[in-house]
Amino acid sequence: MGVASSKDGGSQLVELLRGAAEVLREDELKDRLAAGRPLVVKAGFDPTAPDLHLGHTVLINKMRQFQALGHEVVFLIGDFTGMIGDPSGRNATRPPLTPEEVATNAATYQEQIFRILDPDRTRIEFNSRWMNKLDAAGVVRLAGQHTVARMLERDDFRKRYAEGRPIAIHEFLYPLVQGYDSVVLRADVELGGTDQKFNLLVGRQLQQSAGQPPQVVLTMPLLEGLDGVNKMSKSLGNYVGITEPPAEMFGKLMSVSDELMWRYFELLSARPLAEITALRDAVAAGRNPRDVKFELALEMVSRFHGSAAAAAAQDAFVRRFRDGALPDEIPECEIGVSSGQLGLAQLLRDAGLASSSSEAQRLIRQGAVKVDGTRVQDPALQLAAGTRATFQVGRRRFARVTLVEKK
RNA sequence: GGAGGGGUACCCAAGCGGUCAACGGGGGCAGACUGUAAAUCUGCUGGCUAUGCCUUCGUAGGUUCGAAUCCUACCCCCUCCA
Repeated sequence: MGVASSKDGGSQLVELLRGAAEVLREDELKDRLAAGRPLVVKAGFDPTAPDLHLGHTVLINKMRQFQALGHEVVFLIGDFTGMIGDPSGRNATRPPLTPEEVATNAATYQEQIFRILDPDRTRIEFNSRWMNKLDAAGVVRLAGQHTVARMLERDDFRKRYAEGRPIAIHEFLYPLVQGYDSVVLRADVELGGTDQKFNLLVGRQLQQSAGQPPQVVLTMPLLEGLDGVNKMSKSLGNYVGITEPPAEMFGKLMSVSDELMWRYFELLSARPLAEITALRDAVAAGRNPRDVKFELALEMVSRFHGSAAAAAAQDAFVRRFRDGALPDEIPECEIGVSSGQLGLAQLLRDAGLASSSSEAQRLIRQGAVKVDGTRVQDPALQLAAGTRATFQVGRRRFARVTLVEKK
């Protein structure tokens, strides 16, 4: 394939640096690009989290960018390192995965990353392939390439050490193994999140010891989650999964704050920076930020579901939230009534619109409940068996319920 | 092994015999407004067969008319010393 076309090293560089948190070292990257050969670009992924969200795609987008420029992208699944668990930032050790779990996760990974990456130009590797061949002597040799002092330069290790909290010896091996991966792959560039910086730098050092030119380290910032404060993560629930249905994805993206929207544009959008600047200027000049957010949501949903699905999602969003229309699909259910009638609060609970009848009562009092479009604020309201109506709680929860007499 | 500190609702964190279903903050939900599920403001934030009843403050007992608050035992966490 060869390096793509008309792009010389210089203009590639501008594209590749976009959104990057740090490049070490920029001049080395420039030199390698100038050499004109396809570079080996490596990024490692933990096999424990196969459910990718937009936060992960920041890195994958960058991989695709390299790919588009004709470089060889290695998607490295750290199935061996997974046994150790990356100590970066964490203090809890992860449970080791079984080979079956790793295989399942890897398959899911592939299915998901190829929504972004070109499968024909992506090399998938597992570091167990070479790590399992490394014997004890090899490990000792590897460990000999690094010093405790340098390990302790790493922020989280240093802190833990200073505070007297335990650091298991095998945690020191994690960066070493990751670095060794770079040696085996003869990586030209390694991509990672900013939290990976130390690990990536170890790769440089090990490569040098092995007589290779050290890889260029390019870190990408961690994407903030929907709350705009914490990093995007599944456990915090502030994420947008890339396999989520279009409507869900669209709605979640529309819920980010006006400010955060720009961050998402920068790190997630494929639009050229100049275009994003133009959008920003337009908003400053009075354009409705909502409409610009639409653009963002459209682009993301299109990427994972196609433009038709994206347009449909936008359409549904507009109807439902701007025009206040009922959603297209309202879940139906029947609820059995034994004494001829049922309290509204109990009904809302049984229909799944409220987590408890007490909660339902509060919602009723707050004016959040509508029955067939009419607001109801009487918490003691009783509904007779045979009633069939559409119930709405807040703006987003709906159910069409039929009350059935049950004997 | 020794000394001390602590375990309170989704999270953080007050309370230290009654006025405690438990201050405050975060988060969440709702309402108003709007330009969107943005921002801002306001309210709510144990459960139920519901104008009352039931359960909750690490666990199990005890004292008391009455305990998250006092006593006893146990479990767990943290800090300092060895």
